[in-house]
Order: sequence, then structure tokens, then C-alpha cells
Amino acid sequence: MHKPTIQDVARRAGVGVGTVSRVLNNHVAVRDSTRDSVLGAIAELNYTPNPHARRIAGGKSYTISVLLPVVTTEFYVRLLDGLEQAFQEARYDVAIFPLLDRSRLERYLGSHTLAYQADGLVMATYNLTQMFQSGSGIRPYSGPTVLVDAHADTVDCAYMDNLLGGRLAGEYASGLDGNLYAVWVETELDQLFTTRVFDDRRSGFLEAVQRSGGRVGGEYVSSFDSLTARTVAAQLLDEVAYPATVFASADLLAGALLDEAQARGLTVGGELKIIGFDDQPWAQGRGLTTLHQPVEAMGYEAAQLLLSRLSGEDGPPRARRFEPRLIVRASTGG
Amino acid sequence: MHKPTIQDVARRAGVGVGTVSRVLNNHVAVRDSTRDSVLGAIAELNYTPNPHARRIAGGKSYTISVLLPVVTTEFYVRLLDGLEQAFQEARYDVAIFPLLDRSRLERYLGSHTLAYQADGLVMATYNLTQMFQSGSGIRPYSGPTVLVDAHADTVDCAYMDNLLGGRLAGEYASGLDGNLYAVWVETELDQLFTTRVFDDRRSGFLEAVQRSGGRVGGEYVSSFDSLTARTVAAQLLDEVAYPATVFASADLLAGALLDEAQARGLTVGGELKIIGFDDQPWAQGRGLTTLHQPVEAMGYEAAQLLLSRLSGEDGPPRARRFEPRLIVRASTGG
DNA sequence: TTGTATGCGTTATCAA
DNA sequence: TTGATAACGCATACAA
Repeated sequence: MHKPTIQDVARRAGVGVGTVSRVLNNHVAVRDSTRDSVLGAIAELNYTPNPHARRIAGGKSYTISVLLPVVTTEFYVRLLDGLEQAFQEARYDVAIFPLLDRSRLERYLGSHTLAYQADGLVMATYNLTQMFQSGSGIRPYSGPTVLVDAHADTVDCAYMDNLLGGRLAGEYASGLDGNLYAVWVETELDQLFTTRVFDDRRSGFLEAVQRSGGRVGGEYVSSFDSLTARTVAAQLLDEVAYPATVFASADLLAGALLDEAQARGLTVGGELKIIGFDDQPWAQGRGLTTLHQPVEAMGYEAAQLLLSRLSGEDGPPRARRFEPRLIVRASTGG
Repeated sequence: MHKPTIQDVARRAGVGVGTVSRVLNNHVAVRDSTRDSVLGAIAELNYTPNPHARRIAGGKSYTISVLLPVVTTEFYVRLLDGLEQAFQEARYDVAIFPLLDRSRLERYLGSHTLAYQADGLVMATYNLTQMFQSGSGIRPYSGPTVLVDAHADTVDCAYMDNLLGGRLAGEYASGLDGNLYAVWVETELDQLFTTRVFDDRRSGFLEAVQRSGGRVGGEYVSSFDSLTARTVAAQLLDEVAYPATVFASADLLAGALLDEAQARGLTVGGELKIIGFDDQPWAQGRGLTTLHQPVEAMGYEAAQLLLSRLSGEDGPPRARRFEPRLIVRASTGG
């Protein structure tokens, strides 16, 4: 009748509850045959552990909070895939906290919320660690923390090498014929929510172009929304000297360029070449040359960094670097 | 040294743990003076209850899952404000589950996830209850469920009367001089994620106009993004016969109309009148006549419905209706 | 109105 | 490698 407990499993398997617990938590000291019979009993009873009981007994919450911008993009979906997989393997729950606004951030870290109870914190894209210093109005979070998709010296992090990404784009673009142009994403002004992602892509690109002896004929800036992107695309296509190669620092911008070029009957891949950044799902279908990022792997590794801290790992902050990869498609004539 | 427990509070206040628990849970049978001394001890020790212990002792999770589209709009921020306030008052935690994709929905309701452990479920905008029927591949969720911003007969719900909203817009628009036009939001095709919100606004509007003896000179459809909205706005302003009154069924669309009108030097409020829907924060500043929705109140009431079920309330599904309110501003000459 | 004792379902400790 | 048992922190039934 009632939900089966660890006791029921133990009785069924003819062992003690301790043994069942050991099997559950992958402890080493369990004989294979014993493990099998326990696993069998678990399956027969359709037993699932009560997470609250283990939280109280273990003295931990077995929950990880993930703070991320609420941008509903493929990027964060993939990032969560990587994070959730790793945490699930380690039997941790993941609670997602979209950073809807500042007041909500403060509430999240209030002392009796889910977020504050978490054993660890993952912060995506935004480095909010300075928020946790006293005097910021936000209650300091003292548990282990890891940054993902952002870089910092003071805390573990897994980040994408956007500098390299920009550089790869710059080197490749320099090898193509035509004048070079670029569209950047306007960097946020809010001191709380800032990211260096786009600055890095720009620095890398400019550096590589310069090193190749080339020069950038013009730079454009757009905010991260398709309407502005389309307007900027139109302006850019009006002003550039053809043949032209344009590096768009996000596929969203590259997509607007593709749209606008198509509307004008420009041949993309010929007189106009376009390089994006992100490799969004539609990029392959539309033949966009772009930079692919191992997002899931980055998320998975960030989770591993945090998990290792949770199991007592000590030492200085560690940084794990991930490399974007250039995918050449028709939009650059490839 | 260690985090204070209910024992510490009891000792400090010179009472038993039972009394402290009673104070915590707002039980009636506590003498005022006793309550005060307990409260004092709690404050002095800076005690916060261990939620996991509550959960195991109480046999409940004291957690509510909220499933919502990840549209980062003011609407959902306000909705969450209402929900979270009500649940917090009742000492329930809220876990947010953005419906990023279908596979994630299935994972959310997997039997050992946070969502499945929740005592109740709030579904915003999308009616996913049929997903919980067997055979859909999604594990049925058996706990109490409430729909918010959506209407259904089989389950408690708190919904905005979008039919009325459309009607109010229609009646008001019919009273203005000029030809009538409307822009609708393209309804989603995905069978899983459908909402009647925009259909209702349309039905109400058309009905009211017809009843006023007027007629709609033209209807336009846009998807819910500013780029498309701007394109549609341009097309509309090209084609309509002035003076014209346009009902945009979402402020996002109305904003695009304002932008495009401004770019053309059209006088909004005169030859061109615009009515929006949502009353977004910028609507007041830009003088947009629009429909304001009591979103927080709707969220709060949805939470109350769920909480009453949690405390044993029985009976047929209840529906709570909320009414949008027309706010007249300069965009219609008001 | 209050204190005490029991139980919730685990994990961890200890002895075997 | 295992089983028995003591925590874990709270809610609640029961006794006072």
C-alpha cells in the first residue's frame, strides 16, 4: 500500500538496510551477488529513495542551484543538458533559478529558500560572486561555487575560449578575398549582469586580422535582438564595399544578415561572405559558416568541478578551457 | 557553533520543542506570552528551520513546482511574484521549471526529480494536464494541480478573461472615429504547447465590434517577436485607410506599430490610433492605450486554490476569473 | 495550554 | 563484507 522504503527492500533482499544504502550510493564494499539481489528487490518493489530522508540523514541537501540568465536560447538548453546529466549521475537534484531581476536574485539567496539550502551553486555567464561579498545587500552564499561560461580567478570555472573563437574567425576571414567587416553584440551596461563573452570574441578577431596583415573595414554594433540585428544588417549591406566578408559575433546577427542579403538578392558565399558564432540548429540548414561550441561538455565539466569540491577537494581555483571549432559551410563559399 | 535547531530554541525559551513547532506553524493553542518568548529566542539565535527535517517529519515536501514557458516577459515575472508571495506565506518553497523543450518536461516529472516530489503543481499558460494521462510517455502527476493564465473544466484554474479584454478593446475602438484594424499573435501549432489567450482576445474584439455595428477593415497576423512585428507593422501602415484605429493584441505588437509610425512621422493619437494589450512598463511612458491585467492577483489566487486543496479541500474544480481593465492614454487621443 | 515521546526514511558508525 | 543501531531535526499524538 504505502510507498516502499529502504526497509522493505532490505527485507525483500534478505539483507540489512545498511547494505541497501551502500548499494544505492555505490560504495565499494559490497559483494557482487549481494548487490544484484538488492538491485533485484529494488526493481521488483519499484522502490525510489525518499530524497528528504537522505537530506536529513546525510546532513546535506543533495541539491545544486543553477543561476542563469533567462535567455531562452539553445545555448542554455544545451548547457543545462550537460549540467543535469553530471549531477544526476551523482544523485544530485538541480534547481533552476532564472535571473529575472535583481530583487528576485536577492530573494533566491534568502536564508530559507531552496537556493540557499543548496549544497552548491552554479552561476552561468554572469559572475555574481562579488554580489556575495558583504555590503551588497545580498546574503553571502558560502557553499562551493562554480562559474560556467565565464572566467574568474577566485573561483572554479569552466569557460569557452571566446578569444580563440574570435581568432579562428579572424584567421579564416583573412584568408578569404574581399573586405573585412564585423558586427558585435552590444555589451550590457548593468554592473550586476555583465559578461565578457562578446568582448573576447572581438579582441580575438581583431588581433588575428591584424596579425594576418589585414584590416577591418568597418565595425557595427547591434543589441541582442533580431529586430535591431536586421536594421543593422541593412545598414551594413548598404555601406560595405563588395566583395565583403562579415564576421557576425553571434548566429542571431548572422541570421539577420542572411535574411537581409536574401531580400536584396545578394549571393551569400560569393560577393558576400558571412561567418557566424554559435552553430545554432538552423545554421547547418542555411549553410552558415560558424563557430561550434562544445556547450554540453562545458556544462558537464563545470558540474564535475563542483562535485569534486563537494567531496572535499581542496586547493586553488581551477579553470577549464573549452575550444570553439570553425565549421565551414556555404556562406563563405566553402 | 552548529546551526541552531528547534531544541536550542526550546531550551533558550524555556519551553518544549512541541511549543516551538506550534509557534512556527501558527497553531492556535499557544499563549501570547509564550509565543513572544519563543519568537524572541528564534530571533536571538537567528534560527531558521531545517526544511528537510520538516519534509520528512511532516510527510510532505512543502514544495510547489511551477511549470512555465520560458518567455522572459514582465508577465511571468509578475505572475511569479503573486505565486511566490502566497506560497511563502504558507511556508512552501517554489521550484521553477522552465518548459525548455519536451524532453525536459518528461525529465521534470521523472519519479525522483524535484518536480515529482512536489506537493502540488502550478501550470502557467499551457494546459498540460492531458499529458499526465497514461500513454503520453509522461509519468502521470497525481498531486493537486492548478492552472493559471489558462482555463479548463477538469482542474482548478485562475485565468484572465481575455474574451472580456478583447471586448473592452472592441467597444472602445468602435466609439472612436476612423477605420478599424487588428493585429493578432500567431497561435502556436505545437499540440503540446497551445494557449487560447490570443484566440480569446480576438473573439472578444470581433464580437464587440460587430455588436456595435462596426466592421474590421483588415486583420494582420504576426508571430510573437519584435522583428516580425515590425515588418507586419510596416505592411499594415502601408495598406490601411486613414484615419485608422489599430488594436494590437499584445503590447509587443503595439510597440512595433509605435516605432514604425514614429519612423514615418505619423501622429499617433490622431490620424492613427493604437490600442495595445498587457500594459507593459514602458506603455505609460509612451502613452499607449492598453489593457492592464491584474497578473499578481491572478497568481496569488491560483496559489490559494492549490493551498486549499493541500489542506484537504474537496469538491469540483473551481475557476477564478480576472478582468483586464482598459487604460486610456495618448495613443488613442485620450 | 504545554511538555514528552514516538516516528519519518535515510546515512553513518560500529561491532561482528 | 555485513547487520544492527544511533543519529538527523522536525511534526504530531498523547499525556499532563
